[in-house]
Amino acid sequence: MGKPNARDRILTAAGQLFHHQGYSNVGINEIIKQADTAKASFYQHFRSKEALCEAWLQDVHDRSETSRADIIAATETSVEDRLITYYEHLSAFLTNSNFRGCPYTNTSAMVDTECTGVVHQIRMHKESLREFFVLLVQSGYPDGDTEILTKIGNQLFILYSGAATESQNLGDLWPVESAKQASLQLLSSIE
Amino acid sequence: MGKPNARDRILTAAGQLFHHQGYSNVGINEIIKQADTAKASFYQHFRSKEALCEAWLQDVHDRSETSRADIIAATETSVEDRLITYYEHLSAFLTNSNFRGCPYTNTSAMVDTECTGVVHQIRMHKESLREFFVLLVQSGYPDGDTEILTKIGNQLFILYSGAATESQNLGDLWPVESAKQASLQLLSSIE
DNA sequence: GTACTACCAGACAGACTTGTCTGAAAGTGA
DNA sequence: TCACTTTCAGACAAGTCTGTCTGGTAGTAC
Repeated sequence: MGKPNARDRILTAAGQLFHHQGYSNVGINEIIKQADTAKASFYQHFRSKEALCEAWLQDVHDRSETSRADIIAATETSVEDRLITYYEHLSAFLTNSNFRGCPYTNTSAMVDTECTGVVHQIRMHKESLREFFVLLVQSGYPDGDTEILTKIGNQLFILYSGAATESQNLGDLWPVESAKQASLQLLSSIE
Repeated sequence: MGKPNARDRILTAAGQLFHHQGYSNVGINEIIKQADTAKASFYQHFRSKEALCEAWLQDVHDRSETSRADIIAATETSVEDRLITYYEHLSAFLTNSNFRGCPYTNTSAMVDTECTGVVHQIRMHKESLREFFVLLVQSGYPDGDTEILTKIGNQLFILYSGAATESQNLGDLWPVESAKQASLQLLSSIE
C-alpha cells in the first residue's frame, strides 16, 4: 500500500490533468507537482511531454481494450443487452469526468499532424473501437452478410462517438440515450 | 478591393489559425502577424483573446446559420436529397480544412467551464444545429408524430457530429459516408 | 565498503504567453 | 487648416512554458 513508483505517479497525475484540462493546457510543472515528484525524475522516465502523452494514451487504450474484450466474450447475453451495457459505461464515464468527453478526440483537437506518435496512437485506438462494434454486431448475427454487419458496426461506432462528443459540448446525457436508441433501431433493421 | 479594416483582418486570420491549430495553440502575436496589424489595434477591437474567440465562433455561426436556412427553405426537394446535400457540404468542408473537424467541438476540448462566454457560444450553436435536423425531418413529414420526428432529428444530429469527429480522428471521409447512410436508414423507418 | 539505481530539490536558459503603454503616422470630414 | 479616429511599431511587465543540469539522498546487491 506504499507509494507507487515515480513513473506510475506521473502517469496517473498526467492522466487526470490531461483529461480534465486538455493536453495543451497542462504543463510539466503542474504534472510533477500533482505527482509529488521532481522534474529530474520526470525526464528520467519520459523523453518529452509528447512522449508522456503517447504513454498516457497507450495506458488508457490498454485498460479499455480489456473491458471491451469482456463484452465481446459475453456471448450468452444478446447483442442489444451488451450494447446497452456499453452505453451505461459511457454514461458513467462522462458523468464521472464532468463531461470531458473522449480523451483521444480531445487530444486530436490539440495536436497537429507532426506529432506522429500521438496521431498514430489515436488512430490505433479508434480503429480498435470501430472493430469492437463490428465484432459485437457479428457475434449476434453469425449467419449475416459480413458486408452488411460491418456497415452497421461502423455506424454504431459513429453514433457512439457522436454521443460522447455532444454530451461534452452540451454538458448533458441526452445524446447518449439518443445514440443508444438509434443503435438499437439500426440493429433491428438487420433482418 | 482595398485592405479590409483591422478588425476584419484579425477575425479572418484568427479564424484560420484557431481552426487549423486550435485555440490554445495560437498566440496573439501570431494572429496580429498574420493579420498584418499591430498589437494596439488588436486590443482596441477585442477585450482579450477569449473575447476574440467568442467573436470568431459567433461569426462562424452566423455564416452557417444562413446556409442551413436555405436548406430548410428548399421544400421542393425531398428531405433525403437535402440531407445528402448537407453531407456534401460537410465533406467539402473537411477536405478543405485538412480534416480539422468542427471548430466548436475542437474549441470545447480546449476551454474549461469558466470561459462562460465561449461555452455559451458552443451550446447555442449546437442547439441550433440540432434544431436544424429536427426541422428538416419535420418538413418532410408534416403529418408525422412530433415526438418521433424530434427523436429522429436528434439522432441525425448525433450521427452528423460523429461523422465530423471521426473523420478528423482518422483523417478519412468514410465516416461521413457511413453517417449519411445511417441517417437515410433512420429516416426510412419513420413510416 | 562499494557500486548501482531510483529519486529528489530546484536553479537556470531561452523562448514563449497575455496584456499595457507610449508615441507617432495616416486618413477623413468640416 | 483643424480635429478626430484609426492604425501602427514595438518596448515592457510579469508570468508561463519545456528541457537541461548540478548536486544530493535513500535503499539495495554483492
